[in-house]
Amino acid sequence: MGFLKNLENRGFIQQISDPALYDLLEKEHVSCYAGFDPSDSSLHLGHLIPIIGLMHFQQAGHRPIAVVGGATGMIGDPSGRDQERNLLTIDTIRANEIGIRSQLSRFLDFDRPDNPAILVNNFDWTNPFGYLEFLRDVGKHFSVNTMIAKESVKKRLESRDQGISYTEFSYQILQAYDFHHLSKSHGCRVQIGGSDQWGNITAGIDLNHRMGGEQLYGITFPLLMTAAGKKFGKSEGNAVWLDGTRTKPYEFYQYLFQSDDRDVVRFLKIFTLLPDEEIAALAECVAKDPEKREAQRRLAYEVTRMVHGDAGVRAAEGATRILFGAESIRGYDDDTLTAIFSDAPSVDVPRDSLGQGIPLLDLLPMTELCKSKGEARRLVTSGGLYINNDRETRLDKIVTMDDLASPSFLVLRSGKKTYFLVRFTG
RNA sequence: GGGGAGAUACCCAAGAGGUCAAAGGGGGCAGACUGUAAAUCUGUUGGCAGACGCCUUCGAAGGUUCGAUUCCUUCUCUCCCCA
Repeated sequence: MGFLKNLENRGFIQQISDPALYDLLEKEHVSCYAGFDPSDSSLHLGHLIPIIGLMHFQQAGHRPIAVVGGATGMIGDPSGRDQERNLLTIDTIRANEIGIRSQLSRFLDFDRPDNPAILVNNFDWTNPFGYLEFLRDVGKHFSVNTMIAKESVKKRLESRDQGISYTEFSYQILQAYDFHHLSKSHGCRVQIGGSDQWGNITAGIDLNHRMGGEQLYGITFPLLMTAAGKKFGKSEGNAVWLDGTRTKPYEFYQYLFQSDDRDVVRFLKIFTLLPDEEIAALAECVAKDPEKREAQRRLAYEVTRMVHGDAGVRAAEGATRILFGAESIRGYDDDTLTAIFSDAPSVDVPRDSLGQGIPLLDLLPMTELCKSKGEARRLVTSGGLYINNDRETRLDKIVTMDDLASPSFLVLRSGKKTYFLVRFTG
């Protein structure tokens, strides 16, 4: 099967600028770029789509170029935004670039002999431009008539109370110029991006054409929605970050593990590099034995390993076994518990108070589990409180030395998965 | 500047002198059923006690009343219409 056809079957393709690309990618090895905006210091799960897209290109012998948007990030892409952005400070952008560069560099192979990946920053070629020079050489090729017809701009022009600044309006010119520049300097012929990038990509294709360059191509990926109708990659409205300090490997693993049956196969095709046959086998598991969640487990494993490495998956799997196993947590050492519950909130309590014992109803309001004693009472009464994974329903329970899960920790849990650690110190 | 409507707990929204810690819905938190899924059902959702009860809360400050979320005055803010 052809390379692009295969990507299409795996669910990567929303739009292709020209069907001639199918053939081109069979006959030649080309360079392909994707841009990443440094509006934050970490990429998130959604960014994995273009990243894996680049990985597919590299595996097929093409050359991937990852572009950090140090210049475009200073302007702000209006695409998909219904209001003007607040400009980030230069310091923030520079700091973010560093974070994003290091994340990107983990996914691509920079040492592959024939087609090593390249990581560049558009600031390097955009910054030296003088304003007049830029207007004459680049701006001249843009028709405002066309620019205002782009979806991202049009929406904002129609909105009476939002509008769009000249700065953001100019954004598409900068990104278009990136494509032209990469075509000239690295022979890049293809740009990939999210579906909201369509306008920016085609602007680049047009610009290159006007400036006498060769035919360029663009591919966009679909916006991923879950079967439940949520944006993929958001957990309670928060992004699932690739940065392990912002989203712990365990949470990352769990997010994927909890994929809906209706979504998991689609996600396997996009987020893993597993061969089609293997995914087909996993799809059968979902159909026959959905309760085993083989596909979810595999998805979580593959993606977590890609992002957090072997140690990261092992930690996530280990924590999963303890957290979702029903057996009580007893006789552990402090270090093991700290590692497993590294992302659980905790509170320190002086050890001496344990001497005469602490009434459970007094202990709970000291944690984030309950705001008041009344709430604690309701939680315990309803059977939603667990001490070291054992349900505790006695309102008059006194917590003592004997209840500790490790020399200094007590593990509290509210409901199915909200853990809280109490550490006895001193 | 003139006229009108409104402000109630996390959100929406009822209440029009005591029976109001305040209906209903959403959301949240638990429980049951499950597969760490979806759906469904149940309980709960100001604080302290948990038996009666006590305390704080209905935009803010005053007032009338035995008693006010409900009536009066002033203030603050929001929305709508007209200039």
